[in-house]
Amino acid sequence: MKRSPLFDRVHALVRAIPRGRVATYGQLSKLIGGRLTPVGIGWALRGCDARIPWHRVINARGGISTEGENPGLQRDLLAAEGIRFRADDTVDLEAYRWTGPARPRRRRT
DNA sequence: CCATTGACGAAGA
DNA sequence: TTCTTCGCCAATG
Repeated sequence: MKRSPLFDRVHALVRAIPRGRVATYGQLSKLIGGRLTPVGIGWALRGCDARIPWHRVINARGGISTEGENPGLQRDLLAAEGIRFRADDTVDLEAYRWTGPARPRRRRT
Protein backbone atom coordinates (compact mmCIF):
# COMPACT_ATOMS: atom_id res chain seq x y z
CA MET A 1 0.00 0.00 0.00
CA LYS A 2 1.41 3.32 -1.01
CA ARG A 3 1.45 5.86 1.75
CA SER A 4 0.01 8.86 0.09
CA PRO A 5 -0.64 11.95 2.20
CA LEU A 6 -4.30 11.51 1.57
CA PHE A 7 -4.25 7.87 2.51
CA ASP A 8 -2.29 8.56 5.64
CA ARG A 9 -4.82 11.18 6.58
CA VAL A 10 -7.65 8.75 6.07
CA HIS A 11 -5.87 6.14 8.15
CA ALA A 12 -5.27 8.58 10.98
CA LEU A 13 -8.87 9.63 10.87
CA VAL A 14 -10.15 6.09 10.99
CA ARG A 15 -7.84 5.26 13.86
CA ALA A 16 -9.37 8.16 15.73
CA ILE A 17 -12.80 6.59 15.65
CA PRO A 18 -13.62 5.54 19.20
CA ARG A 19 -14.67 2.00 19.95
CA GLY A 20 -18.36 1.40 19.70
CA ARG A 21 -18.74 4.21 17.22
CA VAL A 22 -18.96 4.25 13.43
CA ALA A 23 -18.38 6.70 10.61
CA THR A 24 -19.57 6.84 7.05
CA TYR A 25 -17.43 7.18 3.94
CA GLY A 26 -19.03 10.46 3.07
CA GLN A 27 -18.45 11.76 6.54
CA LEU A 28 -14.77 10.93 6.48
CA SER A 29 -14.58 12.45 3.04
CA LYS A 30 -15.93 15.71 4.41
CA LEU A 31 -13.70 15.56 7.47
CA ILE A 32 -10.69 15.24 5.23
CA GLY A 33 -11.82 18.25 3.34
CA GLY A 34 -13.41 16.79 0.28
CA ARG A 35 -10.04 16.04 -1.25
CA LEU A 36 -11.10 12.45 -1.37
CA THR A 37 -14.53 11.25 -2.38
CA PRO A 38 -16.30 8.53 -0.44
CA VAL A 39 -15.02 6.10 -3.02
CA GLY A 40 -11.54 7.40 -2.38
CA ILE A 41 -12.00 6.64 1.31
CA GLY A 42 -12.77 3.07 0.44
CA TRP A 43 -9.72 3.03 -1.77
CA ALA A 44 -7.59 4.21 1.11
CA LEU A 45 -8.93 1.50 3.38
CA ARG A 46 -8.75 -1.22 0.78
CA GLY A 47 -5.23 -2.29 1.61
CA CYS A 48 -4.64 -0.51 4.87
CA ASP A 49 -2.70 -1.99 7.77
CA ALA A 50 -4.40 -4.29 10.23
CA ARG A 51 -4.00 -1.72 13.00
CA ILE A 52 -6.63 0.42 11.38
CA PRO A 53 -10.19 -0.14 12.62
CA TRP A 54 -11.58 -0.13 9.11
CA HIS A 55 -14.62 -2.03 10.31
CA ARG A 56 -15.91 1.16 11.92
CA VAL A 57 -16.38 2.67 8.52
CA ILE A 58 -19.73 1.96 6.91
CA ASN A 59 -21.86 3.48 4.21
CA ALA A 60 -24.39 6.27 4.61
CA ARG A 61 -27.24 3.82 4.97
CA GLY A 62 -25.61 2.33 8.01
CA GLY A 63 -24.95 -0.83 6.05
CA ILE A 64 -21.80 -2.79 5.40
CA SER A 65 -20.08 -2.66 2.06
CA THR A 66 -17.40 -5.25 2.65
CA GLU A 67 -19.49 -8.36 2.46
CA GLY A 68 -17.75 -9.32 -0.71
CA GLU A 69 -15.02 -11.47 0.79
CA ASN A 70 -15.84 -11.80 4.44
CA PRO A 71 -19.60 -11.74 4.73
CA GLY A 72 -20.54 -10.80 8.26
CA LEU A 73 -16.98 -10.09 9.34
CA GLN A 74 -17.39 -6.37 9.75
CA ARG A 75 -20.76 -6.88 11.30
CA ASP A 76 -19.25 -9.26 13.84
CA LEU A 77 -16.44 -6.86 14.67
CA LEU A 78 -18.89 -4.05 15.24
CA ALA A 79 -21.15 -6.27 17.29
CA ALA A 80 -18.12 -7.11 19.43
CA GLU A 81 -17.85 -3.42 20.22
CA GLY A 82 -21.36 -3.32 21.50
CA ILE A 83 -22.98 -2.00 18.37
CA ARG A 84 -26.41 -3.44 17.77
CA PHE A 85 -27.74 -4.01 14.29
CA ARG A 86 -31.28 -3.46 13.23
CA ALA A 87 -33.39 -6.09 11.58
CA ASP A 88 -32.20 -4.67 8.30
CA ASP A 89 -28.58 -5.42 9.22
CA THR A 90 -27.96 -1.70 9.39
CA VAL A 91 -26.55 0.43 12.17
CA ASP A 92 -28.48 3.30 13.68
CA LEU A 93 -26.27 6.15 12.53
CA GLU A 94 -28.27 8.55 14.63
CA ALA A 95 -27.00 6.73 17.69
CA TYR A 96 -23.57 5.43 16.70
CA ARG A 97 -22.27 7.97 14.22
CA TRP A 98 -18.90 9.37 15.22
CA THR A 99 -19.10 13.13 15.39
CA GLY A 100 -15.51 13.81 14.50
CA PRO A 101 -11.91 13.79 15.79
CA ALA A 102 -12.44 16.76 18.08
CA ARG A 103 -16.01 17.71 17.59
CA PRO A 104 -16.63 20.67 19.90
CA ARG A 105 -19.86 19.34 21.20
CA ARG A 106 -19.82 21.49 24.26
CA ARG A 107 -17.57 24.34 25.08
CA ARG A 108 -16.51 23.56 28.63
CA THR A 109 -15.25 27.06 29.25
C1' DC B 1 -1.29 9.93 -21.41
C1' DC B 2 -6.35 8.08 -21.87
C1' DA B 3 -10.15 5.24 -20.24
C1' DT B 4 -12.37 2.41 -16.63
C1' DT B 5 -13.33 1.08 -11.98
C1' DG B 6 -13.88 1.46 -7.08
C1' DA B 7 -15.50 -0.60 0.59
C1' DC B 8 -20.02 6.01 -2.03
C1' DG B 9 -23.30 10.13 -1.85
C1' DA B 10 -26.64 13.46 -3.23
C1' DA B 11 -30.01 15.12 -6.37
C1' DG B 12 -33.51 14.60 -9.95
C1' DA B 13 -37.43 12.11 -12.21
C1' DT C 1 -41.19 5.94 -2.26
C1' DT C 2 -37.56 3.69 -5.53
C1' DC C 3 -34.45 3.96 -9.55
C1' DT C 4 -31.10 6.40 -12.41
C1' DT C 5 -27.43 9.75 -13.36
C1' DC C 6 -23.51 12.61 -12.23
C1' DG C 7 -19.69 13.82 -9.37
C1' DC C 8 -15.49 13.22 -7.03
C1' DC C 9 -10.06 11.52 -6.41
C1' DA C 10 -6.85 8.05 -7.00
C1' DA C 11 -5.08 3.68 -8.88
C1' DT C 12 -4.57 0.32 -12.58
C1' DG C 13 -4.44 -1.39 -17.27
